[in-house]
Amino acid sequence: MANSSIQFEPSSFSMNPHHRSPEYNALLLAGPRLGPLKQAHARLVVAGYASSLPLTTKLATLAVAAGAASYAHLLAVSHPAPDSFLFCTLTRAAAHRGLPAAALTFYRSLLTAALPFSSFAFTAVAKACADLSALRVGMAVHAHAILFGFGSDGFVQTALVVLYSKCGQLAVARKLFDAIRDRSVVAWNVMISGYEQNGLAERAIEVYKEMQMAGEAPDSATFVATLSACAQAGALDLGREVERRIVSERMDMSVFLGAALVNMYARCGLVNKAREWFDKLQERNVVTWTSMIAGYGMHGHGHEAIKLFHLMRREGPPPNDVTFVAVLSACAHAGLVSEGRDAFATMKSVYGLIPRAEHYCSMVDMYGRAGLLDDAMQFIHDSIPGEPGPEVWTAMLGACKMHKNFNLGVEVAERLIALEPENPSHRVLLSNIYALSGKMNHVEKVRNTMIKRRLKKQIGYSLIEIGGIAHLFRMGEKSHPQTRDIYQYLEELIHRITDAGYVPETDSVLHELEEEEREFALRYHGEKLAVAFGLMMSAGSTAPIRIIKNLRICGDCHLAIKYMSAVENQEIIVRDKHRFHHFKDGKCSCQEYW
DNA sequence: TGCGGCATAC
Repeated sequence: MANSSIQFEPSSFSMNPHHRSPEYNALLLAGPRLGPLKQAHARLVVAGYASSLPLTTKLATLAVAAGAASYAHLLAVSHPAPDSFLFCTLTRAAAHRGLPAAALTFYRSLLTAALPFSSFAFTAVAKACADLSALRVGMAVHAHAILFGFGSDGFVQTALVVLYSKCGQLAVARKLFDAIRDRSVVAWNVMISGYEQNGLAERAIEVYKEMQMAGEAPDSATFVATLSACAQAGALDLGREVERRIVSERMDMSVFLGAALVNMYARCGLVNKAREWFDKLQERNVVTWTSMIAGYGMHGHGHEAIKLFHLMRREGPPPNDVTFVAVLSACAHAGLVSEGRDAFATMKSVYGLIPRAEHYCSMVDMYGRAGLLDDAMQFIHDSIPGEPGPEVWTAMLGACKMHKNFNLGVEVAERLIALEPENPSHRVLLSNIYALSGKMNHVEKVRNTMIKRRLKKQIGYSLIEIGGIAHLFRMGEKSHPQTRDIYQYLEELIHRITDAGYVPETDSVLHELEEEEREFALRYHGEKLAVAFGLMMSAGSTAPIRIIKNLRICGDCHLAIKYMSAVENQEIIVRDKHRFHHFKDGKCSCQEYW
């Protein structure tokens, strides 16, 4: 924020005349480039400055910045009297440069030389461990930090919150966060983003709200992390509120903030708002473009995605591997087979990118959804090097189910189960396929195996946000305070859609595996309850009803919601695990292509 | 010389 008081610029006084020596200037001139640095090094040796500590420190730091960590290490350990500052600086430079293993090496040198520590060493080495997701080493570093008296240093504590978050230890991260006495805005930000990055968007949002309650002023990184959490949770109301603050506080629209806004709107279902922001942004990088393309893809707007991709190729930054995941997935969800095939070829021939599992997966999915099961199998055999991973077979299995190819489906499912025996979703799909082909004795067998092996399928839920509050509905949910009204509303709604021609798609009920779920059947699936609640609460309003579902929407709910959108004359938008469904006038934007 | 931020398959 603008500070109205007059202050001296500290930088104009920080020039140390000592650093103006010709040797030091030669190092600065060489910069982080290995060749020139080696020449400057040679001159230092000739001029007799080889044992000057400040010059060695600068030289070695620049070598790390040039990526030559082992050269820097050699310089440091061959110095007759290296000091703590030298190793701390190198640890930090290596961590900063994305050389975490080298950072650990410098940190060990500091330990073995029995030199004093500074908090800088701990923040740097904690970051290195975080980047490596090296929990055990990180815990040792944490112990050292406490031992050497830096346990309550705010910078060190914050770096440790990052470490535990990156290692997935959110409970530990939170405990450390709570223990920080004067939490800086950075501490709040890392806690928000720690939850968000670990898929705990609701917790991230809670921390953001706590931060507001604590009267802490957010900065642009706070908003970036919070918008990501909103995108993940589908929390549109909060996302809009954050947007309002960003605009009203005239916050600098960094490339991060811009991409976060585009992403939030796309993933909350407002793909046009996402595009408005995309067009408005001054600065767009590969992530901004990729977010927008992915946004079109998940809404089934394959042609828009391809159009934007072509525009990107003409006037945007070069697409990277993630861009191609978004492009291929967009093609798969819109049935654009030849466009997808072209993009896949371009990726390799023009951009020299090596396809990963995600790309193969999208290609198989694309052929498979389009009903080209033979092409999908051929692609698996001809284009994928080595053994295809389980993700590829999962895509293939989905296609078999979609196009009711039972023989191939059973074959693929058995292959998958052999590959990942503990993954319940493969068995759920296999039982779906048996159910669809009417082999109820086989369904029963799969179900019994799952019970015996204690494999539980993921519990589905649907969320709806009303007035900024998320209401969660599982199948047969009865804990909501308005349960009676909701069920009554749903009963009436089902009567009305039945009059309009709705016939329950009972295929979808056959794979319900848990006992307690069976008694409720399709009628009370979470998404139906959530839609009923949404319709009930929005009587008279024309704003679309927005539902977020954690799994894929089932066939019967898909059908029922189409009818609901017609009889209630209301747009209903459902985000499921894979994409958006916009229901309007009895039709869905996915055109049964999901 | 220190802690933090955006996009990805089923």
